[in-house]
Amino acid sequence: MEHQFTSNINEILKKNFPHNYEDIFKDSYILQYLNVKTKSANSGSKARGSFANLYAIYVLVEDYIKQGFHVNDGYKKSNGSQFKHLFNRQRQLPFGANLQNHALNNRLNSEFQKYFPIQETPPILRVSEKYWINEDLLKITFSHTIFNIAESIIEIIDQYIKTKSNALDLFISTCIDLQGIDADNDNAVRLFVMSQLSPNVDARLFEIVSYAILKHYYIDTTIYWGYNSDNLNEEKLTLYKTGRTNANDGGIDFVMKPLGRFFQVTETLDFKKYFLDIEKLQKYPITFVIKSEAEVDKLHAKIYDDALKNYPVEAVVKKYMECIEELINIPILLDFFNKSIELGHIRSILNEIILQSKFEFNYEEIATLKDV
DNA sequence: AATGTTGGCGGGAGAGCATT
DNA sequence: AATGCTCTCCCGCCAACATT
Repeated sequence: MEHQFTSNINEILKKNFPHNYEDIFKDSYILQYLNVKTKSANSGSKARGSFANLYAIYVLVEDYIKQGFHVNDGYKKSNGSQFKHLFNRQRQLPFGANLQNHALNNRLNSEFQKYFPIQETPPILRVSEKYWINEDLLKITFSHTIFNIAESIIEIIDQYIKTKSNALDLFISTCIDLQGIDADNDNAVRLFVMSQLSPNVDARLFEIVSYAILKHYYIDTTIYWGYNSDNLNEEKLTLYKTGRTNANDGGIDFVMKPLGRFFQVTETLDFKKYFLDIEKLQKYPITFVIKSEAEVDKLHAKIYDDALKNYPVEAVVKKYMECIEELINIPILLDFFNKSIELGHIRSILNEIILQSKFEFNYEEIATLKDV
């Protein structure tokens, strides 16, 4: 099996075993397994990373190297590694904070067995609380020489972690680069922000960029309100982001003061989840920001048809549609963005994107873990 | 549209240990 | 002796995404 990350694996092997790297790969079940498990390197940022099983190998091999067994004999007679230590270590690794015990206890071994039924000894050996990596899998004998691939394994998984982090890192570092460029080069900023407004962009990034644009679009509108007509308050329309995208399941994404409008960013047109109990309640009107380039009329029609399917009663469908205060698609966002640029907001929009991204993705944390 | 894969949650069971 | 706590191990369920 060949995929995008395979070339990274080959390069690392070539560097460590310049003359035999092809044969070593062919003879090593672990390397072939790593190749299979790193397939998601070229998928989108939401794709599962398979970190659990990779990290089970990682923490065991890391401990193996730490004890010097990649250059010394005696591993099989050693004490191996302590469960607790391995478990905690995998949780320290990037993306590993919530990993369970599955991989160490059972899932890696059973999956390995599935891929390589001929290999009768599993990769992880254990005797109550003590764990060993199957050392035979780390030593590849070729033309009377033993090659230990322990360090290569660590390098490959490290490289994989970097690749998986890159999508976000790249986004944030591009933002910061743009922050530093000359004021007369606003066009680069404009192009970058526009490139984030497309249907295949990560949903969280789309939400952040949408927020930055809408916030700066509305800020120039002033509202006059009061309890009697002689005494009016003057207030600018302000958009608030109500929390982290990820921690906001089912919640409302943005709220506008003082009008109290609710905004919900969504990729799909399946709004059922927002209107489930529409028959019982008069729902609060919501403005939908939709990650789609389809025309607003078409989006409306689609929602109407879906509503008809779910609620054959016309009065209910009508109520359903009344809940939709406004639909904002990608072309509208682009239009708002261009108007904000004319009013000189482009730099504040970029700064807002950086601020929200750092918050959303725990950027400082990612940066420190990257070098582990 | 149906099926497969992966990660995360939670619970049960049993062992070992400490406390009452 | 009874009770409770923590750790280890295993299992099933489910949501989210990928693959077919």
